[in-house]
Amino acid sequence: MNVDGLFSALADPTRRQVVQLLGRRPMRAGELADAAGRSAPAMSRHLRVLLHAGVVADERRQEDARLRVFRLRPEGLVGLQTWIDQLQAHWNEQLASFQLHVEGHK
Amino acid sequence: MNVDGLFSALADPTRRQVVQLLGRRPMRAGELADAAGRSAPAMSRHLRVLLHAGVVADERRQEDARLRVFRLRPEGLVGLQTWIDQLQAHWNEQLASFQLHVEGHK
DNA sequence: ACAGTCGTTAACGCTTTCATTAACTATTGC
DNA sequence: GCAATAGTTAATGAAAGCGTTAACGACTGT
Repeated sequence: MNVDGLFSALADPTRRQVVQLLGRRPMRAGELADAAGRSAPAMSRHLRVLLHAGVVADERRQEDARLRVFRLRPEGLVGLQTWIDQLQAHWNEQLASFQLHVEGHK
Repeated sequence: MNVDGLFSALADPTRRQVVQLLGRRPMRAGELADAAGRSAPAMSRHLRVLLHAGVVADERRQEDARLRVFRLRPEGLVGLQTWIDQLQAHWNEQLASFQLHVEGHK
């Protein structure tokens, strides 16, 4: 997923809570709705956003196909980490050139 | 700054662009407006959000107090990294307990 | 077949967010 | 003092986001 969808998805507090809950263990849609104190329709749309952002994955349970189990998809978060790392890299360059600037003036 | 303000601030593409631009070198408000292709008032409000989120810092130039120079404030991003790291930690616990589960069944 | 459960989709309203234009403050140079 | 420049604030409008209730589709157990 692109970085924009990733940041937008994680901008919502409820969705971040869902991500953290799923970091502990996979959960059903209804469980997540209860845990986050949101209605089922609201949670359904949050989960769709997280799915589309690549942060979570879903799976129907074979013993009861009504149940939809969601789990965290850590690969979906690499885009976030990459964004931070790139920024850090440029920041380090900036620091290095400033050091050179100081060196040249002493 | 709290995590919510941080994620909200970075949810906007223009603001992320500003952060990346400032990762390379400090810039004036007007420069940022031009570089991002936004009007001065729009950029002014974006910069206020980033300031309040702790991601950037500002400084008036002493030779011309009209000019406001913004620079990146890398400490403001640790909250983001911390959030990811905590999630990663819990994810690892989840993996570990799953390993134990498998061990117990073989 | 039918009632109950799980979850999604539709329709609606409210609130927030973002951009624009116009007006204003502060500072500089002549 | 006056015109020009840098930037912010105010007012307005359009679009997106989120929540709710109601209706719907899919599956299960009896």
